[in-house]
Amino acid sequence: MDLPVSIRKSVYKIMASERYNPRVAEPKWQKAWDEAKLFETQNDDPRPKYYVLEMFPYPSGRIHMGHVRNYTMGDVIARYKRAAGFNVLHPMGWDAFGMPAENAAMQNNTHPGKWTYQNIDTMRSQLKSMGLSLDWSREFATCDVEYYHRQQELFVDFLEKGLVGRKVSKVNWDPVDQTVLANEQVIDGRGWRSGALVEQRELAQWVFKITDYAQDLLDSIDKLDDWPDKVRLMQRNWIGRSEGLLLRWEIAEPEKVDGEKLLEVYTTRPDTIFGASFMAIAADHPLAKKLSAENAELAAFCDECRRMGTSLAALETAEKKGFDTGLTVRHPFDESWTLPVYVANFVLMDYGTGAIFGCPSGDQRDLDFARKYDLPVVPVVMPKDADAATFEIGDEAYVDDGVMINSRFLDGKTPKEAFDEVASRLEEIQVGNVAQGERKVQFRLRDWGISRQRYWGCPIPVIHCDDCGIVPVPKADLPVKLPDDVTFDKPGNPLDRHETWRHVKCPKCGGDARRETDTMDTFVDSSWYFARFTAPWEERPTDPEAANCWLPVDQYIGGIEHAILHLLYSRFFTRAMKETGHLDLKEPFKGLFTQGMVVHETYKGPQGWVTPAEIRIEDKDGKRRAFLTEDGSEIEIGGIEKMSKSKKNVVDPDDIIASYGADTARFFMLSDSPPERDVEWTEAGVDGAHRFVQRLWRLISQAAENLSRVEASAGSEGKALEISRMSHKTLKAVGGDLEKLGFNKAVARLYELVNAIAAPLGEVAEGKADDQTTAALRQAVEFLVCMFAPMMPHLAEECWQVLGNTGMAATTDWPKFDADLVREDEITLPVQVNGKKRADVTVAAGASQEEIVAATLAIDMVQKYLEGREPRKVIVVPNRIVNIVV
RNA sequence: GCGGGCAUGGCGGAAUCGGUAGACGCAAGGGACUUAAAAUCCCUCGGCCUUGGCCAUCCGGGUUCGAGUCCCGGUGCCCGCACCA
Repeated sequence: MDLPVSIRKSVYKIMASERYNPRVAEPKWQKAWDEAKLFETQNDDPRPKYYVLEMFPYPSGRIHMGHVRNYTMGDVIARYKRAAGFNVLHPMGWDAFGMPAENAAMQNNTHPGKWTYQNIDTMRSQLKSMGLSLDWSREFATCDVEYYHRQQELFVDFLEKGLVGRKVSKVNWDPVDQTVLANEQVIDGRGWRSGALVEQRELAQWVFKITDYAQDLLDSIDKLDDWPDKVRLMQRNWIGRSEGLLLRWEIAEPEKVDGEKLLEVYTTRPDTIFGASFMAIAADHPLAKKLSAENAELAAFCDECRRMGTSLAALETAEKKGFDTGLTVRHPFDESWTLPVYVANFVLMDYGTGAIFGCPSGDQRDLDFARKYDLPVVPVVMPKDADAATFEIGDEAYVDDGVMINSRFLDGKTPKEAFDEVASRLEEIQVGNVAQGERKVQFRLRDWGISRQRYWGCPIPVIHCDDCGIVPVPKADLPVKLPDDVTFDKPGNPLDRHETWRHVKCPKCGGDARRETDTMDTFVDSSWYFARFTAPWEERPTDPEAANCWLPVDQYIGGIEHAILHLLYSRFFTRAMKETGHLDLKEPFKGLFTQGMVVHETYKGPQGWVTPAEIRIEDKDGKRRAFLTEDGSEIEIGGIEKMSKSKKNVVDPDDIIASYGADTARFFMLSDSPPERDVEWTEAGVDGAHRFVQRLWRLISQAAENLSRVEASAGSEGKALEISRMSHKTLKAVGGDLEKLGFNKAVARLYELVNAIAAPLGEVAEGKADDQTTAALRQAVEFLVCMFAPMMPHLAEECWQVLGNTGMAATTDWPKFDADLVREDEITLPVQVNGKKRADVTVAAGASQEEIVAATLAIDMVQKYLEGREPRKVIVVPNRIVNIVV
């Protein structure tokens, strides 16, 4: 039999009698839910709404354990919220455009669409086997014409509102693949696929004007209370706001640069203006280009700088280099003071103005540069308690707060005061027809370039006409469909070489025109899918009423890798869709949760990495060793790493579901590790989860026979009361844990409840229990099933049925705990003497301070530690502790 | 370089507001049942002395009646951004 080890094991397990058999039960219940349309959500349902969403998958081929973890968490929340009385929207779709489909098309000579939809079919059935409570009636793929049609409408609306622009910008161009590469795809200056030397090309790109919203996107982060602080911080830093001054320096020799009179720089430290000793401009700065025309040496230097720009890694160690252009500028506060202008390799053209003034004493880069080219280093800020006469700058620039020195009218001020003083004065000075200084807020955030020279993406619905310029495709002519008859035998964009597709008539003048052949970045597709789910049938991007009702997404769950781009783009899109009337809110995701990765041990044999299925682990007296199952040879156990094909440390969810069932896989994903941290997948762990599944089944199915329905009468006591207290307390705690996504804690409480009721259940079976106890146990068992139902829904149905209930666990309300039973009437407090625990004291719940003190002092152990002395102080913290100080 | 996070038994982790450190699980060891195995059940399980203590939450200080939790200083790991003016 050629089955994986795990399956062979399970066959044996499942044949054992009286065991819960997920292979029969799981498909049965999945079918039952499906036929009852339990999870198809209606928009007109009057109950309060709850929208839970997991980041939709890219249809790469098969689901992996990361998906299992992500979708399990979302499903627990969806099922819990449904039980708690909410109208829950829990949809699923496919982020289906993208490069892998084109790569597959090239390799296998298939159409990207065919490959993609096949993958979707496979993955859909895999997800269905997990028993997720998804509304499949709202499913769509972003490559569906119905979806990208609406996306094109959005684009046209954005264009009309001025939210889309054209921008000529430098891109990484791979001359072999004939495509633009993202920075991440350039490795050591070469294309990641072709290996060709990447060129910098100026290309007209479509951009979304996300920078228009920079301030708003930044401000609103403060209100995203249910987002992880980490993500909020990352977004703040990415937007990167800084306050500074545009400073216009007068060029002393305008004749050298075609009469150009001013050099504009951006600075956040105008206070250090008297420490300035040089100007530095980027190699691509207009002045550098003008000067290069006359100076071959300078031109060569600029070329070198540009080449450097491509390899990001080189920047880390790159030396600060400059080239003196011979040009000089005048100091704004001193006509006679001129400063040299350098081209420098560390100045970026696309931040600020592409030019800086260097103040070596206050900036480490500037200091390095000044030392190298022997430029003056004048300290202008010193620590508050330093002596101005002796304060000097060595190898390190002084960047902290302090007091101004060597700065004429600024001396003695703080840098903050000096900033304002310089800004105010320069705003008053006119050079030509502009002020010499202008306060300006600068953002690090760039506009979002969305043009991709690819086939498998949403076509940009625009036509280029020689006479009319850029003409949007009229909405009546949408969608611009991707042509199916394309070839992938040559590099480059198949849309460019298609015989007919790109040739169209101009919608305005009717003359010959060209279709835009760029397609949209796939991040566009995922920037509004959450809104589309609220009314995917609508023949416009959204039904605003439905969108406004369902949004924001109450709980969004996904990987931290999307902390910046996807989430920021979605926040921008929501604003842009508000601007164009498609919905009416700014923030799409109320709650965000970023789950950890699934990691696994690695195994390395003489022939390289080995999969977990090929080995067997021996654990003797705490010493773990791994052996190949094939020939028994010992192999090395490597580190614990993220599951990846390259390290072969992957476990296929299909195998696990086939051998243990979906409930076991789901439960293991929720146990032990907190959801935000990485979880290590181990066979021992899965076995443990599976044992609990079987234990629950045994406990409940056997107990069901004995737990006749007995009405609990009031005033139960003894064991019955104890059991009731335990089950109600657990109910309260688990509800609280699930609200906070504390799945691992909820799981621990379920174990505690099971441990607590196991023995009494045994007594019922032996006929030893009274009616009160039987009733309490019956309730405890039903609570238990309700509590694990969101986690292990199939097992819950099976148990619910065996307990003799009609209806399904999936439609049963979350039980309500009895506040009286949760409240203690006696409490046991730890007693400390001088901060060390020495005894316990049990008092009535309502006991006064005095009563507690009296009861505590009456304890023998306490008296022993007092040794006859009077306590100096007795601290009673209600419901917490008693501490006696002697 | 800048910014942020984390550190608790053999392991994953609990400990809600500064109040009994180690819940719960895994692994391990011992036992019961069994012809045997699996499954199941019971016991032990931070360290050191022994029936009650002492030491223990990365290291060193501090605040406090009381610190895993707060403050200062250090060490180690992880993450994000990175020549951002």
